[in-house]
Amino acid sequence: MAKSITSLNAPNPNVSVDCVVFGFDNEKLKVLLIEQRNTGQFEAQLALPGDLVLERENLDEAATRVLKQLTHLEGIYLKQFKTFGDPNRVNNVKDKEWLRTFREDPAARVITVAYYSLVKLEDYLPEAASFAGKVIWQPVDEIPALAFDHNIIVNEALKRLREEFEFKNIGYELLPKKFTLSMLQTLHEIVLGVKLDKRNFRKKLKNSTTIIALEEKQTGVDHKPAQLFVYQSKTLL
Amino acid sequence: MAKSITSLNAPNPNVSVDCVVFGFDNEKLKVLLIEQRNTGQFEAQLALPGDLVLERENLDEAATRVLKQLTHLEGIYLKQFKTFGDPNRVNNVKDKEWLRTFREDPAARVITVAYYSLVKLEDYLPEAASFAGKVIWQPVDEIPALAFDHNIIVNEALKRLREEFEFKNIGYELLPKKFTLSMLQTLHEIVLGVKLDKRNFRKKLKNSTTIIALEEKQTGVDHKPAQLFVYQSKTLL
DNA sequence: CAATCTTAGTGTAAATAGTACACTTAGTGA
DNA sequence: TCACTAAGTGTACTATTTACACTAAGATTG
Repeated sequence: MAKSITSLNAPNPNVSVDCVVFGFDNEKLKVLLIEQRNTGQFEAQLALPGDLVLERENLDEAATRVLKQLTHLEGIYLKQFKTFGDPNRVNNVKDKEWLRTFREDPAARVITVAYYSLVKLEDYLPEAASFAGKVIWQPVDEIPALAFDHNIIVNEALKRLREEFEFKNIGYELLPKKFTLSMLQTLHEIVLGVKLDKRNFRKKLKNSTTIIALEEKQTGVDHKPAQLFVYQSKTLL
Repeated sequence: MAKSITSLNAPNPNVSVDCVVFGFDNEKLKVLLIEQRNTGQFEAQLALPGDLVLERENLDEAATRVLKQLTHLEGIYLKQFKTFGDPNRVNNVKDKEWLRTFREDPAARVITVAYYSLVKLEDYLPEAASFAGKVIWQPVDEIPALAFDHNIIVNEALKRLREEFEFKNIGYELLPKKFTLSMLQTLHEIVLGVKLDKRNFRKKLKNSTTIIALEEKQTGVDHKPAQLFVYQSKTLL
């Protein structure tokens, strides 16, 4: 049963945070998953990066900490989107021993506050070496059965991501600092699941002050190189 | 400190739900508040209806139960919108004794999952008699200092309500079953804080299949009576 | 070095949606 | 019957969205 909280820094046994980290490699939208430590008896299961909330941190701080600890990612777009609290959401974990590595009672109920974040996959890949075998970028259309209710959480995050994409300009977070208009268009097409017209897409961007053209052009492609752009946050203007 | 959970139905000491219930009386947008039981030493404080989540219920069930127990409201639009987890959010309660009426440790940390809901104030008023002195409908522009971080929660709910109003047709939930187009327009004007053009507002509604005109007209007004409409949910079509 | 391949980049016409704006009508009450 | 109040209605103008096809720049190959 739940243990007494004797120290202010003891983990709160009832609340966790989970992060759905989206990345884009110009072809597919991917989600960062971690492999749970396999204690031997059961096949390994994948899960979202997450951890219990500590007694003295708020939810945003917990999510930021988890992301840093498990993936070394810092300073990225991170947004709380929904809290999941079904009493049975723990049941889907095959290896209860694994749960015991961070919770006293593996059957205890845990409510999780879910966040989603967006990273530039390109920027992240060089660093990924240090997590070899632990961190996996999985295309969103090929997600296997995950631990807990994490499949549900990923689906909800996707739904929310699409909503945000339709109304706000958060796409830039998934692209490298310097990007082409085709990359931006492909990203929108993949996230929203639609085909867009090149000229209309560009026309709409002309009325936006959030992207600025560089003098620079794309290199290393075997066709006409495209102009590069950077994102200029509105809050800086 | 937190007590052990010895029964499956024991309250979970770490998670609560709070409901921001919006109502509209054709003049002002209001929020339902309850008066905390005054234990004498401190002035009474108002708070949102809320309670700890029980061990065997999920979050939506908890919110539904709380709303029913504290306000007798059932079967209404109820939507989770944000979870609040600042470690200090309990500090703003003046009367710690009052906290003890439902929590063992009044200083313990509680994370709350906030919901908002919309009710037809008209329908609700007759029932309100049974809660005299406990339930208060407060205009959103005259909210006093509330317990916990409930002022922050109300503000976030308002923000979210406005967002939903701009994109979805949820306004009908705040109106009586039979409403006039002027009532619907006034509601939009008050929630969004803007003045709308009568003809343009009606023109847009013509392209919507969600409201249908009745044969019936308004009664009891000292001017030309308006036609009445009802909302026809899209999911029923 | 000419031909070919690939993606970049560009404009216009038609349809749709949004905005601004003022008078007549139906009922109540004095 | 006159005055008051809110209901109800149309048109011209502007802005936004949609559909659609060719030329340009660089890389590769024979």
